[in-house]
Amino acid sequence: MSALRFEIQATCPETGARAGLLHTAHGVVETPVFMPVGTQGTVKGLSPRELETDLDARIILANTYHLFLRPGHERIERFGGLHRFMAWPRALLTDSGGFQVFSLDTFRKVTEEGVLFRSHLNGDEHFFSPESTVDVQLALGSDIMMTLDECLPYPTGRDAALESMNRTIRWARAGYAHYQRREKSPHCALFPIVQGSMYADLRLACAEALLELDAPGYAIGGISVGEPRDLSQEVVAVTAPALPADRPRYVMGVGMPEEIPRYIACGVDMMDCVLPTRNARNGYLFTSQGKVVIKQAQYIDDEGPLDPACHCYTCRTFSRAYLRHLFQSGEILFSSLATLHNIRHFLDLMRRARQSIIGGKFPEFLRT
RNA sequence: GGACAGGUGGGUGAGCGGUUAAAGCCAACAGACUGUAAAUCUGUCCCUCCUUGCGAGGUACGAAGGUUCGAAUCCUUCCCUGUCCA
Repeated sequence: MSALRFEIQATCPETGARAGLLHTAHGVVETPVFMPVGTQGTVKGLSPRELETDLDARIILANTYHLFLRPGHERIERFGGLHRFMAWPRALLTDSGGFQVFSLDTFRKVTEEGVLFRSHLNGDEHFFSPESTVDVQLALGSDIMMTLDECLPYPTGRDAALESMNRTIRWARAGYAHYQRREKSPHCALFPIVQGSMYADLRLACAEALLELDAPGYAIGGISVGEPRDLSQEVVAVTAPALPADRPRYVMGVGMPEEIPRYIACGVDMMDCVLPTRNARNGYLFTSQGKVVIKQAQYIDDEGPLDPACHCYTCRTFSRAYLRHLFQSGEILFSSLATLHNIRHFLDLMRRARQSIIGGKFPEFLRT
């Protein structure tokens, strides 16, 4: 039994797209949804107030590995959980640390039992097992937890991918069993993660094996690891239909605004990505007219708004010239205003996608 | 008037006879960024030319002379700046 309930409101008759409601212990999430990334218990540059009031974000991410290291999951638990600690009343999804197997590959060793991490902060060793990552996420009070997985780099040979995929399946089973032992009446959900590198048959085999867990939702991981963008979409297009149609499907780590509708068309309901937040801080802004690299000299006297079609505070209030000035000056306000806008751009994109599905116009939306 | 210290590319600042068109940093310009080791990282950054190459010329380390095969680096004079003393 899961605290998570997924309700499908509309499906696109031509594509796999669907619109739904994800009922969590911390509110309703309208899908398809883009989830801003708040690795260390904060979406960099934004306050929870902005996320809630200005942006109406319903769910954000946090990270097990990073919060385990600092400030520590037990400390957060003593505070009453991560929601209270970071003053975020809405839904939280926590990644398991599986991505750090990929991104911090020089600091870890993978074994059958789990991952031995050497802290990137101080060198201390910490062992992450399928069970311990569930425990940490329970301590954080996550609404949607992820099983520990091994996120492979690209390219990975087929044999290595098969071996790793089987380990990820064993970890998912172990994590799931532990979760069911610990949570008799859960307030949260645990999603397994499909791996298999870029091999369609491995992806399908992995999905099939994970189905027996009867999880309330499934994720597709191991993409956006350096492969060509077309390949990421092919892998998702093959994998998503193999996951239960009545459960939310989550593609981890995507994507550019032009890619997102294509994932939705595959029947994907949830996505997260660091692009809007990280690129914002680096002066790369997403607009209705394409990218605006605000640091470019061409904007030095530009009196116009960042994106005339956007209604965010940044676009309503400031000129491109001023935003460029803030970036050039290294002012902290820039990060804040830029992130506010970029997240708004992504969330608006999702809202339009959702409305088009509900209104039966998703195919047209997909073409624009 | 005297004594020291010093004048280097947009800025700062190394270099103190050849491997120096001249380190590093900053600024400027451009690029990257996809479950965040990221307010990070990479490249360009005197001028001209082309067959775009660890290419060819031309300028360049306050100024002018000089020593030397060779000078940002040594010598002379001058100009300028700073500190101190009268």
